[in-house]
Amino acid sequence: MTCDPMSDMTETDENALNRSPDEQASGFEAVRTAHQSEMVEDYVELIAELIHMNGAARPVEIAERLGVTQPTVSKNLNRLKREGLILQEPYRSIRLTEEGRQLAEACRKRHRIVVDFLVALGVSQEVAEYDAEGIEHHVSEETLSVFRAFTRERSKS
Amino acid sequence: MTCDPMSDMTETDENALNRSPDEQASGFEAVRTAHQSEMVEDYVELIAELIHMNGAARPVEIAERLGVTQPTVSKNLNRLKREGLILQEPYRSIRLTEEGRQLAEACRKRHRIVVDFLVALGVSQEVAEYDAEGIEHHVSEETLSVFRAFTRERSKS
DNA sequence: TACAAAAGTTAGCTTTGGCTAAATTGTGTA
DNA sequence: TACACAATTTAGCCAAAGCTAACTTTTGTA
Ligand SMILES: [Mn+2]
Ligand SMILES: [Mn+2]
Ligand SMILES: [Mn+2]
Ligand SMILES: [Mn+2]
Repeated sequence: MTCDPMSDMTETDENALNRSPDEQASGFEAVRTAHQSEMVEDYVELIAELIHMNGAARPVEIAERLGVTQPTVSKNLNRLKREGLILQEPYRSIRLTEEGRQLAEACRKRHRIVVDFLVALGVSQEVAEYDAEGIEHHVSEETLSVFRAFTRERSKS
Repeated sequence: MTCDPMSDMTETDENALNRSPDEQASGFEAVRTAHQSEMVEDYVELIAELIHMNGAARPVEIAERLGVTQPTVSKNLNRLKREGLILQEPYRSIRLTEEGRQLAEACRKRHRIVVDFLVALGVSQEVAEYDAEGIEHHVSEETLSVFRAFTRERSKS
């Protein structure tokens, strides 16, 4: 045990260290899985927002609001098309399929739960929105329920 | 405005919709940036744990606990080597550099803050560990402070 | 109604992080 | 001390998601 790099151990660390390899791996696997749906989720959510705001979702605005280039958006929209989440004739603006609409709705709700929770907790509006964009993809149903309950309690005063 | 896909709008949604394109993009950009450091952070944190538990960190165990294959670990360890976070002679086990040790320490602390917070909030141990593995990479300093404060308050009773 | 500018697409490149198959090295034990 | 088996590495494949450059289509306006 030359040069132990861990100091300041707590109960939490002990618990983490006592987990089986499989149990630990399941957390990492979940993160890798989440990464595979993040792009799709953020796109449909944003497309729904743009349709709500402007009546239409155009690639140029998707690119601007995501901070990526138009060709990147064009390529990713093809994936959404393949997956049956959007409809688009070439050079025209984008519509959501019923499946896309439902996914967008679910993502928006989850996004809102996370933001409302962070704000209820004391995080500023801006940072809450900022952090939620990443956190939302890594929150299990159990945690989401706890978030909801906390926000409800906190706003009841 | 054919077929508005957003119902059930709240204050939160309004706030999100009123942001400028740049402000919205900054959140997505932060997520993309976080993705670039996740692998490195999880590896050094795990390596520190293994050294603490076993006196050594061997690729085969890193692979098992991450749920990936040995060649994947081997390749990623080369990146950690390039970045000056670990030392390893071929076919020998891994040591952390001083820089690697410090990064691991910082990651462990952040991981613990997130887990302790979720548990204090009412999430189960197992799910807290599971969700924290993803959440930890998307929590700003401000949010982390709020988490710490909440856990402190909650445990003082 | 032309035509320039804006929007969208295509082609082709890069990096990251997975994988399998196969080669190499280290080690415990007969 | 062999040598089989375990561990590690290398080579080469793939998909995702970013980019630039170049091309095509649409649109607003003179
Ligand atoms: Mn997001
Ligand atoms: Mn979102
Ligand atoms: Mn992690
Ligand atoms: Mn971690």
